[in-house]
Amino acid sequence: MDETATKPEVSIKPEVSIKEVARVAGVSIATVSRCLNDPESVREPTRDKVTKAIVETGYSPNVLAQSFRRGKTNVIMVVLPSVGDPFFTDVLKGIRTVARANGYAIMINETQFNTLAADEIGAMMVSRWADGMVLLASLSPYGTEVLSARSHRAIPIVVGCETISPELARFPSVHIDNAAAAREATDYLISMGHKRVGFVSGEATSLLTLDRERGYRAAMKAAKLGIESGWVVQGNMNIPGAIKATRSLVNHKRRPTAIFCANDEMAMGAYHEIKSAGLKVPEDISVVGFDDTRYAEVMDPPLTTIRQPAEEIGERTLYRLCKAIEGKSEPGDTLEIVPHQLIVRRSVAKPRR
Amino acid sequence: MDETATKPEVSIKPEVSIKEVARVAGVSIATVSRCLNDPESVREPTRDKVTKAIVETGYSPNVLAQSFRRGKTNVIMVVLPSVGDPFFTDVLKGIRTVARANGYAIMINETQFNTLAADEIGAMMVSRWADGMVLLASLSPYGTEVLSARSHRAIPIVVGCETISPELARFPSVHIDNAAAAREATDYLISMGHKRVGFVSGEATSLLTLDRERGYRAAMKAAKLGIESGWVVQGNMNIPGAIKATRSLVNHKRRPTAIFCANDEMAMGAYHEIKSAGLKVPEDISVVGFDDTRYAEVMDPPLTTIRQPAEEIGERTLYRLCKAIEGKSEPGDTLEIVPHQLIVRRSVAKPRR
DNA sequence: CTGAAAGCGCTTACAG
DNA sequence: CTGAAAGCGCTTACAG
Repeated sequence: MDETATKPEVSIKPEVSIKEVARVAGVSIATVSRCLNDPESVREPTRDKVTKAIVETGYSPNVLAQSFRRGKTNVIMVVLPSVGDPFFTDVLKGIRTVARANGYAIMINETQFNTLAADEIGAMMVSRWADGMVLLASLSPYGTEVLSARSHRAIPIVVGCETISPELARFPSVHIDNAAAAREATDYLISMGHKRVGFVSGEATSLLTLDRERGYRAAMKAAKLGIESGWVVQGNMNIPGAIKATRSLVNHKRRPTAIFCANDEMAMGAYHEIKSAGLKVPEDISVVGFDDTRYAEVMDPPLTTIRQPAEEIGERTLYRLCKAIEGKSEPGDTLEIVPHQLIVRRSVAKPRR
Repeated sequence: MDETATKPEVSIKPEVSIKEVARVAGVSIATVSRCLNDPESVREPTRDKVTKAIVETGYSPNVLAQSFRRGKTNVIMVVLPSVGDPFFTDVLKGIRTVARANGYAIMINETQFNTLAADEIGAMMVSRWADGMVLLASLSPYGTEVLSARSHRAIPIVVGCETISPELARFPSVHIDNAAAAREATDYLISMGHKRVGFVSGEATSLLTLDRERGYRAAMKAAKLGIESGWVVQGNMNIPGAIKATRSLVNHKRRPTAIFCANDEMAMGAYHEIKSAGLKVPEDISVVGFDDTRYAEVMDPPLTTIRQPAEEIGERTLYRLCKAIEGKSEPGDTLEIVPHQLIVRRSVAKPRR
């Protein structure tokens, strides 16, 4: 980096374009462009002149002009409910790996269950800001409409994690079988002797949550166990929401002996509220979570939960998106179900009698 | 939305540009452009024709062309160590609020303490992908070099949270006084009677961590307390790192009665390891964290920690960046220190004697 | 109030 | 192997 020695601070050139490089090198702008994009096609001596001129001028291409000209941004937009969710952190890791390998930058967009954000996302899809989109969140009806109606403008989209709504069914998607996983978790609770199982769920706007609830209900039904009114509590999908929901469960006249939470984050809230009520996990109330985030293992007691292969979901999602962007996606296999797994730790015990 | 009734699915127009709209409306492209950007300057009947044509054609502007032409992307890049960190989730919230209010979209980029990523970031700064950048992470030496050397190309940058390295001192920055906060936390521990205080720190690449360590050492020194070799443990700034670091503290021949963790996430790891060793928080070992993330309150016991005004940091950072982008930043006040606060919960007790 | 035209910085056939 | 030229889709003085 010996060009640093030339005190580059001094020259506050507002702009150095390909033209300037061409001038300095004594070649045409086409040649400069070729040196950058297809060096092999330029003779060595010419290339050397250009390289030198690039260094001398401190040129770097205007990415905006390139994207515009090429009609490609090499940016992939990822839409998710919340970047703070540790589960999505892992999904993002997988996404990032494949993105980087394929030369894409990642643009992250949170919906935060917010309609305004959904509108922006709709606008983005229609614009050419990104080459493709990974959809990890439920869309508002508006977003869904945009996706369906203006499909002729929209960039390729792959859906991840989230169960798909009928309108979006034609988009490829990668997720676990949420209903089956929830059923498995509930079955486990039942197999441990629980007959009163509560379900702490998130916003009903999320199909994924609905699927989990469906699995829970199916398990209860199959075991011929009734679900009392008030055992299924819908809260905000965060800690305060879970605390509130758990409180109503703890105070229920027929208190559940076990609580199945729609995700690990809510399980953290549930733990807190159970303990605050002077009860113990799992002795008084067993808890099962969903996601197996990095916190599950250090919770006290360690949380029994459903593991989603988060990183793999991210990788698969992005892999398929890349294919779609390259126009190489094979039609047909739109839906890809990845395996989940019940991770048994120490948050479930047999109920006291 | 009655245009939905016209079955837009049918027409798979690959591209509809401003030209097409102009043709349909029977006006020039300049007029179409004006209708979009400065409607007042167009006569009502003309505007109506254009509006109708836009609806009819399903036109939406090519954002890439606009950005290129205007030399402005309305995108702000946020660089942070990890989106998964709950502290940054809150900072991002503040950033997002101000960004939205000012018409900017947010592009998030994780460094993950990774040099490759830092290179990409350097490239981004030099490109015109974003109008400005918020830097919430320590830069690699390379990144720092890029920032310093090619400053004449670089977009406006504001640093947040992170203490600034000498090379970056000319950039505006917003953060708490990390050393003072760490000293306050340690002083609190000392005031509770602790004489053996350990420090679980993160990677030494982070100036911020170093500042916190400095505050801890200053407090110990002021209280005339020695720091045994092995009481300051440097781990990875995550849960496994904290577990490992805490283990060595728990097994230390002169075991600390209190542990100060460089952030709340590490405190979670510390809790886990302390409990795994059959010890209790705070009876056997007191713990103090840093950040006051949303988990601090639901930890068992609730964590005593330093609160950073995360959202405010995000807001202030972005506010100043917007000013800088608009060319309105007043020089001079580059450094902005925001207040921190010690939040006393129940993870600290007097040491057993 | 509206249009014709220049130009933003690139890339890429098309000639030579 | 290299250059002149067209053109990507916009915006914006400049005329009229």
